[in-house]
Amino acid sequence: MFKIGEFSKLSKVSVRALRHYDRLRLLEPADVDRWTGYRSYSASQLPRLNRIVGLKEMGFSLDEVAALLDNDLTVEEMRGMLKAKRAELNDRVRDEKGRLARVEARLRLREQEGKDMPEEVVVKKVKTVRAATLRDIIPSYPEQGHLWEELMSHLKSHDAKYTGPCFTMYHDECYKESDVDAEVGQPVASDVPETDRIKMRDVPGAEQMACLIHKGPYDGLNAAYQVLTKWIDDNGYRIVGPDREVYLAGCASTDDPNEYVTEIQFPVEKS
Amino acid sequence: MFKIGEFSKLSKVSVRALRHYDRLRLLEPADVDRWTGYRSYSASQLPRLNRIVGLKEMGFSLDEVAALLDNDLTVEEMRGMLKAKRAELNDRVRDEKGRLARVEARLRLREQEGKDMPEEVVVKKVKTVRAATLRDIIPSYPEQGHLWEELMSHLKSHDAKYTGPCFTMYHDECYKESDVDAEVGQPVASDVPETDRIKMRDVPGAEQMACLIHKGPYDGLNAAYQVLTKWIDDNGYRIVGPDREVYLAGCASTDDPNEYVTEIQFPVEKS
DNA sequence: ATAAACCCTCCCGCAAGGGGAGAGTCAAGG
DNA sequence: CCTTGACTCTCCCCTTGCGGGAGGGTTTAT
Repeated sequence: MFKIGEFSKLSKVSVRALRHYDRLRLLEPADVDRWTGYRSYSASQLPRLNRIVGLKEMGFSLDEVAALLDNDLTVEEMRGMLKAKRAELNDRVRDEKGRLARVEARLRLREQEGKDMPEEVVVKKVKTVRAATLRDIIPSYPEQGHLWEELMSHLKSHDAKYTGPCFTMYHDECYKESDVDAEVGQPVASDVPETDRIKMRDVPGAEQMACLIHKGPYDGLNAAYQVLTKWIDDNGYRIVGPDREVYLAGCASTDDPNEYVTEIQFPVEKS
Repeated sequence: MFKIGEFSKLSKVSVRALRHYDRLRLLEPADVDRWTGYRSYSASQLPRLNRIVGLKEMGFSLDEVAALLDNDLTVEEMRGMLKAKRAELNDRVRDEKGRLARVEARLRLREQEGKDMPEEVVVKKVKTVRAATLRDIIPSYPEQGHLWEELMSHLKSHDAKYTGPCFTMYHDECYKESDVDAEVGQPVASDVPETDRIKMRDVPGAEQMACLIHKGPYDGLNAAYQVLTKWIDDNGYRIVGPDREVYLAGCASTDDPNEYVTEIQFPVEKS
């Protein structure tokens, strides 16, 4: 029989951890002195403790370890838990590798460009949204003002309530200098009457949307697009649908173009 | 200006997280109503929030994110933090892969053997220890009784205090059926006089010692050795020195050989 | 006017122990 | 016999990044 300190030295498990396992009823001392509360462990408890340590190092939580040790489960259940843990560990490895890829992409970008790059890409989920939209071919990207006027005057005349920022989707498969297939939209609380040009529709969301916020006048958007598409490539994603610009702060909320805030969104998947 | 709920929807960051970042002074609202305490965020705060999210997804803690955002550090410092994080992530990937390897080795073992295998291998650090030892060539593994008698009678006659369990080291490079080079030892509190056969020495520890506890009579040790050496191989380790048996509970503490507890230790390195 | 939907500030919980306070125990040396 | 130092005990707070909920105020739409 060993005192807790001796047992700790034998097993290389800290005294605190041993007391912790005692409280969790994971490894209770062979004997506890009624008067002093001193714990006594026997050498024959070392196998159990080693099992605990081994399972813990495989990534099992103490709760799982308790389940594995106490409920005498069948070989099949054991296999099941091992396989589940394997799947979990595979996921974790993938996640860590993803983080690593992000850090490395950032380092590479820093070496190539040498500049500070205050812009950040995030991948997030975007929900489907009900919006009034107007789709048309426009001569070039910046020339969408008349579409907005047409859409907004229609909405205003029907007293629509906005439920989110307005946006433009670009439906062309690839970059075009002219004859751009653009769709401007404004999420609304309830449907407004349609016209031959303005339609109500559910603009589909995406599980993974790579997003980049751009602050400043719209002539800086081109650079932002390049940063974002390069990021998507560098981080092992692939564009799987039409992109959109979301006007988080535009001419409706500020007069100073330097204060414009626009988010570029590309639906992506890991490739 | 957006209320916290709207800002949460725009950024896909939970209201609770936003409040959390506020308290950590990581992202304070553009304005807080003096009377109601309501937070107001502006669209131009989205880039900062996105930077927070992006850095967090690279694995930085919120403290580190704060450091990266607020102390306007030089490009060199930035590179340094990125490289440090890369190293950390590499370590984590390695660790997770190690866990995965353990789980898979266990699954494989389960399929091959089909039995329950209550024995657990752990890798731990073992310290150098001052001990009285006696080294000799013995005819076979089990025949070390006379060495123990010689050593123990010497120690007893000098009234030595034991500071740990006794052990045997096996110095042969490989397995031998006969003429085994064995060294029996007992850690003591202070040196005892040496003889021509009994010496005081520092028995070296090891950073990584693969250990397996065996409970029961000594004739079961062979099977334990096989389990342990197979584990060492399966988990990508390599034996780098002489192994030892540590007698945690032997004939001195119990009369029943079924209660004997012995630990087999092999110094190893990752290969 | 009132109900639904937001918003606020505490406070507790999580995993696996670490750190430390305050107090009791044990073994050896003088 | 007494003291001293090394152990041991329990209890409580701390860590990360929020989530859940209580209890109460505000806005907004009907």
